[in-house]
Amino acid sequence: MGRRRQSVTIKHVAADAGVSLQTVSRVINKEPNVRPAMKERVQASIDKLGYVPSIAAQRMSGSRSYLILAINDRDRTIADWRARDGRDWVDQMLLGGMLTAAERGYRMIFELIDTHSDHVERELGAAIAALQPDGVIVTPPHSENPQITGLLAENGIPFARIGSKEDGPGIAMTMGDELLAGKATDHLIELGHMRIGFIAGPDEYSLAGWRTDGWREAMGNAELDCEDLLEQGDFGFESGLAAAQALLDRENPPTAIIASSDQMALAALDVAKERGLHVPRDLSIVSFDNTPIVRFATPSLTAVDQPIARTAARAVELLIDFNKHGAPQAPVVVEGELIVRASTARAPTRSRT
Amino acid sequence: MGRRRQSVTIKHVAADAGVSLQTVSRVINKEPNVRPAMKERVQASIDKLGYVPSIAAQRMSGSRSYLILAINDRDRTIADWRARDGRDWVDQMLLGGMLTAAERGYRMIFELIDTHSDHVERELGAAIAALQPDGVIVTPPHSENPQITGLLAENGIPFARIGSKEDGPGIAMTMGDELLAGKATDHLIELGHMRIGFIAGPDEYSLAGWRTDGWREAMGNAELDCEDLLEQGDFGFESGLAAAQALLDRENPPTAIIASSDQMALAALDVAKERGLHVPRDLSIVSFDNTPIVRFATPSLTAVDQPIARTAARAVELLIDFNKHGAPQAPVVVEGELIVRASTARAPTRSRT
DNA sequence: ATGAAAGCGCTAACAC
DNA sequence: GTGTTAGCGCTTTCAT
Repeated sequence: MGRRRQSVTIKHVAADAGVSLQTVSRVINKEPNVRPAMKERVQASIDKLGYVPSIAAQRMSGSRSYLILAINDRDRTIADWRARDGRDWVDQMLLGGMLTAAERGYRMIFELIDTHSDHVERELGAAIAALQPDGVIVTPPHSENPQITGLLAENGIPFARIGSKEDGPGIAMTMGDELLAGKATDHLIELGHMRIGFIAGPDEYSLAGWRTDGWREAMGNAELDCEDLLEQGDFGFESGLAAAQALLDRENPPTAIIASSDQMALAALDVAKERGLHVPRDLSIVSFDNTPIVRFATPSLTAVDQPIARTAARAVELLIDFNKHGAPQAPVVVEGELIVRASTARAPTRSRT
Repeated sequence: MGRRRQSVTIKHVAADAGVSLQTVSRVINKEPNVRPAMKERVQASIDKLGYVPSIAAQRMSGSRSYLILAINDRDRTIADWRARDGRDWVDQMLLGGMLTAAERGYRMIFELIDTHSDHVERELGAAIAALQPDGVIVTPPHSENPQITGLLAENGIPFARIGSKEDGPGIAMTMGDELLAGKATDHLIELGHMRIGFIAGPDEYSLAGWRTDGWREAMGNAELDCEDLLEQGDFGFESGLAAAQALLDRENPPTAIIASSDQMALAALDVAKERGLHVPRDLSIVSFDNTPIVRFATPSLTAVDQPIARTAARAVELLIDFNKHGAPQAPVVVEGELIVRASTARAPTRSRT
């Protein structure tokens, strides 16, 4: 193995084209002040020799690293991965971001950081120092962790905060949670439901709150009461079970339930079945996230799709263009959509007391 | 943004510890010939300053890049990603490889390469030149593409060929397909099945052949006939439909079917249902791959699990240790297992003619 | 519009 | 054992 050096470097190209290194560098970086003829000659040599610049060398001399770093919460990501229940957040984020990055000559690196650890700064700091990424994408709950956003800001690294709309450094991005929760609620209202229960997510996630807000607002617009119709979970299956039980144990139970995560919706479905309630005849269910499994549930779940891939792609673009355009003024919204499947139907005509 | 230089470099550490750069370098790289006292002093400075070496600079000076490149087939990966049907190959490979790499101070980068393109060399060559990875993991069908393995070998880059057991450069790795197909077959034989159909995968994949071999051998060992019991698909759902139809149209149809992919098994399940055959009472089904959806099918499918994460992890280790230990002599087998679920049962007592 | 020189952060090779 | 020197491939100055 030994020293594996670059086989064809900028020097070879320069020699082949009979120009200086600088000129080649200028052509590579599409800089102005190169005569078209010269440019062509150099490009010909590049193609002929199959030259590709080394990103290590580029980074070394103070230019870009052409690396975008995407970080996710360590524990959650590993738990999802082990569970193997088809959650495809990582896939969607990776592919969405990667393909867009590739189009622009960038690469995306995926990394896990522990939110709760006291070593956040160490871990993230190490990744930054080692990789020197040109941009970082952070997802919940990292995107609202001031320790993380602060470190990034300090280091002057452009970053996108997915699932965060606060002011401050970094590009704030959301998937329109509030609006989507409203759409889901409206969908049920149109089907004649008046008692629409909502299973909220945990407070640590702002987006959980936005979803609840969207439901509340849509209910208000339709002059429907939210009283007794809200329960809170932690996005996980178990918590969904408890929340659904509580909702259906009410004196005047809901005829429809919106859960702020797929797992909680699946739990609600189980609870309904257990109680002999037919979905969607007796109870309609809408879920949030739209991970693959909800399509394979029986009945398949009407769900709010989170456009993770599109969001990651957009984040990559914004990050790459950051130097030119700077950060957008307002939070960037990459809007998801409501996908109607078989778990929602007209409200039952009379109450099942 | 401007020139974002490393905030704390080896120089700072050297100055702080009052030693030469080289000594610091030696400590970082755990080289011998550093007195314990010295080592401690330097390490203290490193910790104090929060120093982390820049991989770009390390790579520049001819040492390792600490990057492992994992490449997959472009079209297939994108198709899977778009389909969103819960296939988690990318997830499993990425996380499995990444976590192991991280333990050793390495990073894994995921990349897609087009197999069928004439530009394989260009694409892969570019990735190699830009990234200078210390190792590459290739998966089927790349792992059996001589253009790819040849290029890697030429460049002297250690690589692992997953799903390939031919001799030649690179580390050959399999998940024990033949043996696993045998296990699946034995499982059915133990349940009293004598007519066990097999839906093979496409010839382009050697592992498809190994699976067929394993079935054939197990059948032979039990002195069962394979005649009329083999159909071929392309791993996809549609092809599974056709194959299952053909198998069940036989004069003396099988009482069990093993499909060499989940999608084909799911297709067989659909065909069975359509014909009013109860699974597993009338027909047992075993699938290969064990992607998340098969657990959620009704009934949940007995499946051969492919340990992709473990394989990727092992590949990373072998690659990192390649310089020390070289390539293993024989193909490395990271064996999967048969996961028995609800789609297999005792053979029906009398034939359904 | 092009070229020459300096240096990025680090390690290999060689001194001592 | 430890320090010194040179140089990796590239992009910055700054000349011309």
